[in-house]
Amino acid sequence: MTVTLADVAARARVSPATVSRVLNGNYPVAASTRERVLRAVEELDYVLNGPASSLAAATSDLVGVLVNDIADPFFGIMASAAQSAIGEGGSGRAGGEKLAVVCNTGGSPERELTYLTLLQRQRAAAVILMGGSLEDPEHLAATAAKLARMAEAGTRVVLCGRPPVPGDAHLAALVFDNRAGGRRLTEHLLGLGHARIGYVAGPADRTTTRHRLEGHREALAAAGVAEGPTVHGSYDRAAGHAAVAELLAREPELTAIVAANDTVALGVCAALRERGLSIPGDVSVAGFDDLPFSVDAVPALTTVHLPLHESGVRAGRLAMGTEDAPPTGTETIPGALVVRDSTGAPRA
Amino acid sequence: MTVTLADVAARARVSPATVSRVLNGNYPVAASTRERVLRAVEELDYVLNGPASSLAAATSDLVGVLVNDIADPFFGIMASAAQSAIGEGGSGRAGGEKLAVVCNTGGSPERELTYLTLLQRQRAAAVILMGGSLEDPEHLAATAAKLARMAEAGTRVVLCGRPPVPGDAHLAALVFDNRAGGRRLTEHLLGLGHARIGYVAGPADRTTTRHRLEGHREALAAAGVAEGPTVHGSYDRAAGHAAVAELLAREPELTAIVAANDTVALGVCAALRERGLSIPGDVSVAGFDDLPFSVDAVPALTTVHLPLHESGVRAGRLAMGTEDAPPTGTETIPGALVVRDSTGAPRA
DNA sequence: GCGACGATAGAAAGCGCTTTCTGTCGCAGA
DNA sequence: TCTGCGACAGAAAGCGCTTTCTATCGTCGC
Repeated sequence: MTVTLADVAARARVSPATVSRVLNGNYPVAASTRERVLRAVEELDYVLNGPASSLAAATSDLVGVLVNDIADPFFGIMASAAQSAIGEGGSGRAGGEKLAVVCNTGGSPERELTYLTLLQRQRAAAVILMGGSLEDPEHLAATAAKLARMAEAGTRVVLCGRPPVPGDAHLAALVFDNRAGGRRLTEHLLGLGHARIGYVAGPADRTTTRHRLEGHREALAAAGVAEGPTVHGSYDRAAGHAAVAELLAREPELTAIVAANDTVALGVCAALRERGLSIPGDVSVAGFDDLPFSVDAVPALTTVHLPLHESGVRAGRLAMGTEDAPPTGTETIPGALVVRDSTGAPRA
Repeated sequence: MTVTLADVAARARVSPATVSRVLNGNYPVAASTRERVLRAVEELDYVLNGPASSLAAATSDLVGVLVNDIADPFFGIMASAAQSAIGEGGSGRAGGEKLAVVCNTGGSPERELTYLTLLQRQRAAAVILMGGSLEDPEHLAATAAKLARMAEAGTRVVLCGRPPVPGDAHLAALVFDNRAGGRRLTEHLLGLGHARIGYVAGPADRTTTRHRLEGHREALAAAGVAEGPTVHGSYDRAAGHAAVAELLAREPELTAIVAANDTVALGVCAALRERGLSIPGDVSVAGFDDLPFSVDAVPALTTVHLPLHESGVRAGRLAMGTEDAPPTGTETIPGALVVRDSTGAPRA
């Protein structure tokens, strides 16, 4: 039926062992023999049986990349970068590259766990978890335990944009300094003279949401400015759009709005415009992440630039073992304030 | 070392065969036995060995989703939709769901083939190819041959947003009517009175690019209007931004620009603004796809709406076998013209 | 009360590869 | 000329699961 390694061996008049060695290239094989085998592979159009190979070798070429929302460019960019780093990373076993696969958890803890189990089943070579996680203690513990078990079984685990919890402490982690970014953004607004600042936060109980919000509050506290209204929502445009009405209802004198991220900021801008408010004339708006479209937005978005691509690449390299993990395990990646046109001094 | 099925069997005082049957739930097992086994699984924290399972059963739970650019929401939305349909689709073998994994080809034919081989190695249950392909005859033939072989080996193959080539004729395919969409868009512009229309196309030799462009030309021809300048580039914002200068150089009297897609359109708008041209006052701009950000763009983009989410879901169901393939194999999905603020009548 | 049948469960033969353990052969060194 | 070693290749033992083929047992029909 299907062509097996034994068929190739027969055709090349060598033993299956030799064929395997040629294919995996990790054992000396005479050039002439190698060529004979390769020719047979070619002629028979042989494709290695992955499961059989993984079973015998007790590892696979799979690298899992878990993201919260694949339709969000924030994750798309990081995942894409990681995937290219993994591909470039040279050959895995079986003469091939690693198969980087991205799994969309939709931010659901259950799906995250399901995917981890599936990857564990497949004896994945590595797994990268991207993006903040839910801060539910039970979930965190379950995930940490599973990751620990996978790591123990030889799977390399990398966190990217996700802070390690105590149980994860030994894993390689790249974390964005969301708190400092949030602080800087608000300081910028404060510096312009804003004193009534609304905040559209992401889903409560998410690490990213909390850190950004904390940074915001730190800046406010340091400046002795009272906190404005805050509303929580998802990380999409609709959330930003919907939040404006509530923010304005709670604080009609608002002169600035900080959004959970750039996508949310876009929704905020749209809602503001619908109400006839100009940006930044009437209300300044700031985002976070600096996604590709942010520079083209009208007005161009003031935001915090995160090196998404670079981080994704590094995560990929860490997963491949091409790059050493940061000494302490965790590395904090700073964001850079990017001031554009969507923020300005409040009207006197 | 690791817990195996035999360990579970020993603990539950049954044979390995019974444990397997409990886990796969496709054979009658007495309730009491089943429960004993399940308890042992629980206590031992057993995780099925995927490769071993796939090897013995000759199939796996993997479903591959190939996309051209994972960082592009166009693909993100479809992939996400497909993935959820696949997840919802109930249990695969081994009491688990299918593992939908998305693979980023970056539009490269080589990587596409590499991923297909890897998926073939893994004996994937299904594979979905999303997005247009390169129109290189050699590549097309190689891909078609590989897909045919995979289909023959039991892998379900689905095309989504990608026209089947002769060799693919038997595969289930969902294809967007890019030609009609392109035609309608240009008809809209023509109807407004535009007669000098520039076109920013995607990469040449891509099916999507060609079909959209052909639709554009059809409309022009039908109206007896001369074709304006066309420039080719990638499907990103930078391409749109860069194209404007050339378009304007070749036809200074331009009153409208059609972009390859919404992302490109955004770049076009930005470049136009930088030159002090107003939209649609000086130049009308139209996109394609209707991505989420398009409605928030300023001005809101006139575009062709493609049911990305719905198509992704259907592709997922086709891959799961939950939904029947269209009778002829290929189904054409129409796009809907959405007129917003970025197009208007040209200045007299 | 006997043979038969349905419901369960076990035995065992692989699935297709990797890899350790053994050779075999040719040649350098003594 | 003989020993020893390096280079290469084969034999064979699994890897951990699925599944067919069998065996057992309680029960039902007559």
